[in-house]
Amino acid sequence: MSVSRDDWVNAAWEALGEHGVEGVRVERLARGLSVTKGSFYWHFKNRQALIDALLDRWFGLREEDRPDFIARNPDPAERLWKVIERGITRGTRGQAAALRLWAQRHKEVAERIARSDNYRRHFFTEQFRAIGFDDSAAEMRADLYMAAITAEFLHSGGLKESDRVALARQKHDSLVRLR
Amino acid sequence: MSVSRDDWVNAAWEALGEHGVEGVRVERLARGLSVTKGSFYWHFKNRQALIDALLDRWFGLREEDRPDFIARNPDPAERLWKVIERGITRGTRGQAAALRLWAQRHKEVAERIARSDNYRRHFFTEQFRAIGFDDSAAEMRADLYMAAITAEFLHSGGLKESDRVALARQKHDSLVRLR
DNA sequence: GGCTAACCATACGGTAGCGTATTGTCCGTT
DNA sequence: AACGGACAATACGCTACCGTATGGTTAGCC
Repeated sequence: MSVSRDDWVNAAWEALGEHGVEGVRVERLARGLSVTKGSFYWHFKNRQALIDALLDRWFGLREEDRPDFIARNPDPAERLWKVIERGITRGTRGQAAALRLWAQRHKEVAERIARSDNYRRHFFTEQFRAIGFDDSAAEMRADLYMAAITAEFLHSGGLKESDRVALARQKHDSLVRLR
Repeated sequence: MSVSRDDWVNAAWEALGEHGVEGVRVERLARGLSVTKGSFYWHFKNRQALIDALLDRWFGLREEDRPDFIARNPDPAERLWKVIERGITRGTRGQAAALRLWAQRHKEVAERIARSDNYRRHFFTEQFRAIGFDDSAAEMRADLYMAAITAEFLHSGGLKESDRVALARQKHDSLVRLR
């Protein structure tokens, strides 16, 4: 059974979501993959290279960056909804928490998160403007929308995914409709 | 220089916010306290006992549980504000992220967080009702308020604390005033 | 001075982890 | 059949860490 570089990244991704960066350990992953670290050091220079791959994966996940996202979702309100819905159903809550913790002591991670958050906030603001809110109302709603999606990432209650989607939809409706 | 049990918990608290639970390590803390683990195993049975102390500390931190909180804050809107403001100025973002990550794989932690969150949501709902919203509007606003405070805990941008307080105040005002 | 409790240092055995160096096993190509 | 490249196992040295066992220091009390 041959293990690919991607298999290693996938395993590390799981470990990241369960234990955080410090829990991404070469030999532990090797045991999980039923292989020895001989394989790992064939595919990666060292542990840091694997960690870097995780960072890249995280920041390549944004729904609104996918090709044709705008074209496939002509309604600005539904664009907002698609983003938050994907955030819920993607199953990356552990990773999100791990990232935020990581950012506490790693400046590069913090900056990448900040850039990504700002971009997303800007995107949200534009959708609210397209819906018809004036600048300041759009900004405020985008802020609240950001909070909703960030909080959802971090939620740890025992709700089923479908319930979380329904609750998110309520918040979505509130923010889109409230005057 | 004698090191108290509390000194150990404080050091562990810092480590928790920087590296997560898995980063709370006896010998590392000992070095930070300029002491050896001989001291640690005098004050604690083992590492787990220290971890437990951290959990207890976290869940004893809620502003709205402090004695006379209601009496000291007669206005329900200001009660809401006090909670979120304390959340920001308390400087426990790293610990919050660590907790949420921890909860991903530790059911007891997840349940305690869920209980705490539900209680807080309930508290928020009551304040919005006291302000004058009907039941369903109060619930929805409480949900958004929860999201705002949770997201604030997890924010990692480089903003100054005073700026974050100002931004939070805007969200607060929106949620209290919007119809 | 002698006793005790509180507190800490030291030394030890054991595990887990990183990274390297070396060797082994396939499998496709020639 | 021989070879080379892709991939994995093994073995090694080193460090960090947990927990225990035991001994040392100091302060206060009698």
